[in-house]
Amino acid sequence: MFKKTIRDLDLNQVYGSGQTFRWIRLDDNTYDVPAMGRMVEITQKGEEFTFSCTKEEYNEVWDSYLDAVTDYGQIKALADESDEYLTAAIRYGNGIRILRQDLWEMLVCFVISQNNNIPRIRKSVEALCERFGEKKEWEKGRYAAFPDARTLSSAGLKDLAELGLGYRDKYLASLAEAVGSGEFSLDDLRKADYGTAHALLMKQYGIGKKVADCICLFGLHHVDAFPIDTHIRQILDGHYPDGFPIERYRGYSGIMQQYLFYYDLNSDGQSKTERTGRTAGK
DNA sequence: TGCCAGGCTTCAC
DNA sequence: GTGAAGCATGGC
Repeated sequence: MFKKTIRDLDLNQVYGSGQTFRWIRLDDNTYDVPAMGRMVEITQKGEEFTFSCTKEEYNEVWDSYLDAVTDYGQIKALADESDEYLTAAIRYGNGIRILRQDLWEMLVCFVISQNNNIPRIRKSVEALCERFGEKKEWEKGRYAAFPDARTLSSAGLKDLAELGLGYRDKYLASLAEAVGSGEFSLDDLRKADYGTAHALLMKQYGIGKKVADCICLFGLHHVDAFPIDTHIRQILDGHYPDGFPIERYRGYSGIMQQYLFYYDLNSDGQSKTERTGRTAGK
């Protein structure tokens, strides 16, 4: 058991922000968090967090995973005060952080995420882990780790198709083959800058501009990546007709994007009714 | 029941 | 190069 004070972190908001799909919500304040080949229970009371692990494990794994060292208060303070929509979004999701998650896991999750909804993405990822992931033990019993590329590669399209991923199964099979064989090097991807990494990702079958940006943002922590999905598209159309001022936020625009995304996805009051009246569409 | 989802590839032009 | 069509499936 280890206690830690962390500012600008709200577990519920991170859980609901569409960047992680494997957290297990136990109640309003507690989650089981599987990541980096481990599992930990985290409980929140205000800015006080209790981790069901040792101080050593926290420092080794979870401090980095939660990006706890970054001062998000400082980043939020850089928002243009005259931008009412952005400042409202930041107030609404003020406990969002960009997790530093495993690259391979983010590749798989965001390939699955395309033209999909978050509850179903969670189910698909869970099914993938249960079917192919290594079974491990922790203090509460058994859990399934995230399956590696070679395992999914040797499973092949036929077995992946049984998971009900829809047409995305062939993208995942192709990706697993490329990574598992070494043809697509994750180490090269890690060493690349944002632009190079994005271009490398776009070469993969089933990875387009948006998914590549999500992988850059959530898997490589290139916080300059600004994924534009259906929600962000609607926000841009309704509130930023001349485009979001990405240049103003050069170097951390992806963090601003995440506040916008969470606000649109979860606030069903003001933000949605304030829109231009157009209904959701493609 | 029908619309929609953290979109992509393919094809017509 | 651009835009529409087609794609699998389940949440709501």
